[in-house]
Amino acid sequence: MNIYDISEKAGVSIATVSRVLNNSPHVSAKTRERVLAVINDCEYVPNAFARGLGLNTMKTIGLLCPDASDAYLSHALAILEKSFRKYHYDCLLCCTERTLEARQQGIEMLTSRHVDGIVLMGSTFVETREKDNAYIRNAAKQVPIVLLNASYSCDNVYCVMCDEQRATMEATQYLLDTGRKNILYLYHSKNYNGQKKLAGYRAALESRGIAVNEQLIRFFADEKNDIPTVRDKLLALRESGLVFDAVQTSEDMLAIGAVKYAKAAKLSVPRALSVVGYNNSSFCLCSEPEITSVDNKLQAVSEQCVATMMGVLEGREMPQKIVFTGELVKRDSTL
Amino acid sequence: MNIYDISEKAGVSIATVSRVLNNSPHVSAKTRERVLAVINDCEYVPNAFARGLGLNTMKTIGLLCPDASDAYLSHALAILEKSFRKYHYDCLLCCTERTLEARQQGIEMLTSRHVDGIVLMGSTFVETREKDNAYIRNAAKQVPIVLLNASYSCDNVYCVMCDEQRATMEATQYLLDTGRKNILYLYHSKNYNGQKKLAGYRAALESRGIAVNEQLIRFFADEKNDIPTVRDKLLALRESGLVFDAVQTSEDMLAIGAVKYAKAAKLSVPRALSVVGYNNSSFCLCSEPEITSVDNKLQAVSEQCVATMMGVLEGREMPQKIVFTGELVKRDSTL
DNA sequence: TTGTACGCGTTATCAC
DNA sequence: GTGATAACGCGTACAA
Repeated sequence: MNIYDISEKAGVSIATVSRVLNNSPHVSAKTRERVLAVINDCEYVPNAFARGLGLNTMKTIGLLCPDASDAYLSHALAILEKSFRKYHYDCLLCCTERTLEARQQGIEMLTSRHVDGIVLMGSTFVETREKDNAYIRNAAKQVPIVLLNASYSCDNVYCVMCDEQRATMEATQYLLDTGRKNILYLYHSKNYNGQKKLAGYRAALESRGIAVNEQLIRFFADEKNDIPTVRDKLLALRESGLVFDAVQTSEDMLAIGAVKYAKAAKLSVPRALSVVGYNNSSFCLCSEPEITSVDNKLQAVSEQCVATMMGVLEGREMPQKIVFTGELVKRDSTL
Repeated sequence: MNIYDISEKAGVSIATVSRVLNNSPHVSAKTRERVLAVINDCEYVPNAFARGLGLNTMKTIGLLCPDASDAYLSHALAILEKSFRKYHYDCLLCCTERTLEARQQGIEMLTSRHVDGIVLMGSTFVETREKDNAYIRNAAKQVPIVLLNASYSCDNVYCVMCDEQRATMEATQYLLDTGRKNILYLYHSKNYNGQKKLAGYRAALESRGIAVNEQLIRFFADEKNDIPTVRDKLLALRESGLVFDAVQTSEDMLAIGAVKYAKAAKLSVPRALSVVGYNNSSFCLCSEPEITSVDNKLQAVSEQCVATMMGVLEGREMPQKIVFTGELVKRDSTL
């Protein structure tokens, strides 16, 4: 069943059917009614591929997501998809591996399918070495790119983010201001945001006139989802003589590990050990005690990503960088 | 840059270019090389819409997901996407609201875009009233449909699931066999799987010759993500005089609420109260104590969904129902 | 082995 | 207000 069949049944040309389909005003009410009747009768739906071929768009947004099962990213995913749908755009999902090559492939897949725009979810896409970001610049020549919670300056690339440095700094300051002297900082990523957060930690110490003890900064790479390992590593650090009365992390799951460590070491939280996480995820509420964490305004950031993308697609002038401010949500793991 | 440009530059016809593009054996090595050189040189990528129009497929699978931010579903989403990609199929994501109308719309969107198949994620899509499932039957007339962890008998509909009744039954039996007398059963959904799980609970009691106390079966509808409410409702139940020494739930988050209740009521877990969840999610590991939960084999189920879909698309005969067996993962919230 | 010509189902641009 | 017709870019019988 195609547009010719409909035109025949309705006794009009395909041009008229097309006009009715696209709400053109240049159709008499009578004709429109007749055509619509046939369309409904035949349950006719225009072929999306043919339409795409002609218009060179299928109203699709490509979502590049490092890991759809991650709590933070899956939350963003849900918000993005829902928001794009409001604008009648559908989402093509592509979960890339962490390697540069895989991302490149993901982007190529999306552009080869002629998506109207691409959202890069999270900061893992922005590499420290500028040459490794060539793939973003190349893709931006074809379609607008929006970075969710990452920063990269380039034509046709738009960034919507949370000021993670400031948010982390305020969290560290809070720990200091509640009397903590030795704050162990655990981070899981050395990418852009990872560095920003760490910079926030350092800035907080500096702001209070405290020298940074590099021994208190620890990189826990692959343990993000391995609570027992985090716990054991912390126990080992303690065994080795490292003294700390607070653990601040770049990710909630690491904070969970810190709480488990406290239990294993028979340390009371928050009396003997303060714990602060990052992302303000549900995990914080599952823990006992509930964990203080940084809310990085995922909802607002995600929705703004969609608004920015739509603005760009509609040809409006859009800011290339929008920064939200995080907020420390205080719970029972801190004084 | 289209196939004509390439054919011209290579000094061949478009048919030959097309053959090279599609790895047809009927091309001389010399010609192929020359054409490939031009293709690489021009960074030519065939137009996906035109290809779709001609072949009537863009190798796309529609994923209907009630909530991409849900821990269980987002995990399934990640596995599905990754597995489909292995077969060179891309995924169009559609997160439907819970209403029947929204689902209908979601399916219509996917079919109108001519996806090659649709995966319905979770059991919320199968309604108790047969007439409400007409939308599934109608969709199945157009494309194969695979149900992830749900059951529905219909032509062109394939189900891959976990035997949730049996898994729940075994969990309940375990509680009984460790000496629990009054098991409070908390469930959050009355859909197909919700009923199956409840049936498992009842079957377990029966198997041990114990009468079901209906007072111990409670429907906690919208509290799935509201831990404090679950806690408070349990406190109220206790206040009202209801006696129970175990809480079994249809969802891990409800179990988290039960643990929080125990703390508020100063009940030791598992000594005074056993707690069992369902889904074996990360939340179980975040809790203190860690929660015993039912592993419903999400990985295996998801991967089989993809295998089944691929089999159907390749024209192979596929079983319409595949059932995995769940497993109780014992942790510190039970004796 | 290679080339020609048509079909796929739209939308858009003209005429009338 | 309506209709004929040309793109859009590819795959593929069929012919050579």
